Amino acid sequence: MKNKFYITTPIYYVNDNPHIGHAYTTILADVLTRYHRNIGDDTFFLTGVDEHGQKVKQAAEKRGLSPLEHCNDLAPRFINLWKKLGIEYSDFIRTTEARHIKVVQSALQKAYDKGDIYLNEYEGWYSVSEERFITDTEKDSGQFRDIKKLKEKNWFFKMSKYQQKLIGHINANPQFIRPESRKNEILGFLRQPLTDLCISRPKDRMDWGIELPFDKDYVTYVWFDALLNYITGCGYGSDETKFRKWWPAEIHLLGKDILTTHCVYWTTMLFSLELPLPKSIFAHGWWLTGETKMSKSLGNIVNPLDMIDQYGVDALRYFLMREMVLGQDANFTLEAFIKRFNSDLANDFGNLLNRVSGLIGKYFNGIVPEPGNKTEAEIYIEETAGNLEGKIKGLILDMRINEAIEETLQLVRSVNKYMEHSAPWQVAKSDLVRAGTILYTASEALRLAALFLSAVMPQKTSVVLDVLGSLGSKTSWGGLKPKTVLKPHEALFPRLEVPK
RNA sequence: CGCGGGGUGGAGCAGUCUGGUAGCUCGUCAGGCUCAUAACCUGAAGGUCGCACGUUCAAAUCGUGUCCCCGCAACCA
Repeated sequence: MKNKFYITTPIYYVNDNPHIGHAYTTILADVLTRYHRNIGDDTFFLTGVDEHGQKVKQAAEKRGLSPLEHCNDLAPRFINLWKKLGIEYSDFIRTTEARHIKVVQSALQKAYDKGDIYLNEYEGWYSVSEERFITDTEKDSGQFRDIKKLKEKNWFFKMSKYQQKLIGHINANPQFIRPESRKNEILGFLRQPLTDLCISRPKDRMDWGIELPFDKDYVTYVWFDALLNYITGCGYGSDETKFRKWWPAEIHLLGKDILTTHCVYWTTMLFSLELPLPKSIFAHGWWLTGETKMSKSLGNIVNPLDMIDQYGVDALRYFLMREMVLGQDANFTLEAFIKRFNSDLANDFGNLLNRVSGLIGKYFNGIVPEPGNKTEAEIYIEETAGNLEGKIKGLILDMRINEAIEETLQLVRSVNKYMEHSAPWQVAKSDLVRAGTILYTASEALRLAALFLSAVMPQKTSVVLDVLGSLGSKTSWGGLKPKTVLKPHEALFPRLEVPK
């Protein structure tokens, strides 16, 4: 029986073009999905876009488009980027789709019938220019002009009702919120009594949203709209068999900014709907440039599309996965990218392929030699490679992707060392059998390294595997067949010039 | 006392939960090799782990205090 693995990214807000942050989360989800598929799990990977709300409406108006026209223009930009990044999602959801609207309305009705939704008057500071209520903190910041006190009737969700239940769930499931520091943050947040959640907007003020099934003068606002995508996407309300198969998700991936939304709002909504909670919510950190966060307003966004065109998809995926310690913030600089590219991908990994294929070409006419008797050196390489699979599995399940990659690179480095010490280019002059053993061992280790990196760099690793005639081969030692004819190839990752 | 994260050789980080010779990558210096993408390999220099006190046979790791940096404070991944 296969394990199932359902992973989600947040749905991205379409008020602007996709940037490195969106790309990062989505690549991470893709890497995890590919990894699980590689080890034989049945996988479902959901991503998509969030298309309702004030900011989308405003962005559309600015361009002289209707909100839907604006969304129809933006959604493909995400889809195209994912294609370029080699993202293999299972489904891409848009919150304006009929299937989703149906789910949102039935969920709202269900919560309403249960008595979890009620009408109340809300009073707060309203920014006329922004056309929205602002928080006290925002008011105190003094960045908003044109503000006034405003009273408005709205619908509220009884989040407070589920507070204790949620605290109990978090305590009973240590893996529920990861990393642990985030769990502590949420538990800290839950020490205060929860207030109920405002989930509506009157249509006369904001009409770009899904109408409340029990009050046609209102649309639902954000929470019941966006978060429910996770169950719409896997069949809730449309395909019961599919839904039962996939829900609950193994992982909701998200950035640390929307931690509370997912850990508190979403979970209490699920309680109200009487659905199981996701197995795990994982919040990662942010990409920083220098000291500051990469953000639209600062204009220091790295455009992932430019990176792909210049350096290749796999290099970008590699850098993002290798450089960030999951859960913490990381720095994105071109300098670090180039260093990483040259030292890991060009000098260690790509160069090893050249060494091996060059030598086999020269001394064995490009045909993989039969390995002979093993010495201690071969046994060491074989053991290192053999232990790697289990080690990587532990690290990936623990969301330590960067360490899993580093372990694999350590194998690559040890093979380079092995080559240096056993010098097959000299041995070949007197002992072809011995040289063959060395080259077989090195190629086989390289094949395994490529397999272990394939979730991160699907394109380049399949080039390596193809050269070795080993596409689709297994992760056990000996998968490389002697007598295989190596295919010619280019340099895998040509070194980059360091900009002065 | 709002909440959280961080301060480890020149740079970037791991290690801190489960005390016991301080580890990785990059950079620097010297040497080797020459199959390879001026790549690779070997060796070296460089850290009193922010600071102070405490617990202990033993502290980067535990406790207390203190200084500094950075986020968050209800929809930027």
